[in-house]
Amino acid sequence: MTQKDDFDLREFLPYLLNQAAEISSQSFQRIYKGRYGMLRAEWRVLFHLAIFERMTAKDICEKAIMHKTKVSRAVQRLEQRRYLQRKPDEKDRRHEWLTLTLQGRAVYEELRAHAQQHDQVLMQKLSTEEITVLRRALNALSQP
Amino acid sequence: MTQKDDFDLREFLPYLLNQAAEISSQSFQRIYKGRYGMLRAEWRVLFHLAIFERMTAKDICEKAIMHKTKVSRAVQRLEQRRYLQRKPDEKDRRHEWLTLTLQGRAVYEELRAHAQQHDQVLMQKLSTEEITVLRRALNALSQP
DNA sequence: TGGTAATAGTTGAAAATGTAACTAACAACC
DNA sequence: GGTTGTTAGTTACATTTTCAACTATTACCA
Repeated sequence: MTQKDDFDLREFLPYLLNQAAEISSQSFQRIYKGRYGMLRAEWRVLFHLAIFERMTAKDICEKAIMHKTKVSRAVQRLEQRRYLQRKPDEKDRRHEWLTLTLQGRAVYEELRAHAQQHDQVLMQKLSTEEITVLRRALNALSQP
Repeated sequence: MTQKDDFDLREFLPYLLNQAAEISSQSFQRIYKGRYGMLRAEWRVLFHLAIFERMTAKDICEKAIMHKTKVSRAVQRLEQRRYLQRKPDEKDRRHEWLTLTLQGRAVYEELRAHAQQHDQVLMQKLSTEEITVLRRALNALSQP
């Protein structure tokens, strides 16, 4: 198994990004999945609602760049667990406002603590300068 | 929809990485999926075989950090399309050596051209320095 | 006003993925 | 040499994801 072609996968950004994303979220996944039985889409919705307080599913789709069916099902499951509440907009009943319940917020606080701790561990693999540049670069690449 | 919490998702590396990975692979996905009907796991296996010429499924699992069932199914589909051939190891018939067919290599060459072109576009969003640091950082984060 | 188009969100079927159990071949140890 | 343990790879089943079609509500406009 010796390298033949001169094309190097480790220079191809989508590959590299995906690899890094997958590996660096594994240990966080063990928390939200193993401990809270949540899916990736679910913690994302939970975090968005915690941070922005009050959003429609559409808002979440746009902010988190998630497909509406994914958001819809994540919201359903979070509602079943009583982590969030829906309230239809009075003016336009196509919209539903979503907010976290106290219980949802409590779970968020716990997950956030884990997230921050997890981030600390990841950052130990990098220098301060690398972290700054990495964040800037990733934000740039996240613009479609 | 105003921000309340002081925790910033855009600083949480797993989130950022995933966002960047997803967005920056979209246009490449349109090629391999839309034009060749391939899945992510499949182009990865194809590329590994093109680059390393001759591997077992196990080798691919390790190099690409993919689960064996994912590799197994990707190999099946690539074989059905006659992009690769299997040949059992004479000495140890548990191993199967995988190599690309001419057709498989031709598809690789086309996809590689797209990949490189796609990478160029992505890199235009970044400075030379950012690219260097980004690659280094992503490689560091990809070590489990 | 009525009819068509657009929007928010849901649902069902098909495709893909993950998990665990499985087969087949070899290794190691007594 | 036979029993037990490992390893490479596949398969079956449950869970997720995707895609397209659907409902319900509002907007637009003649």
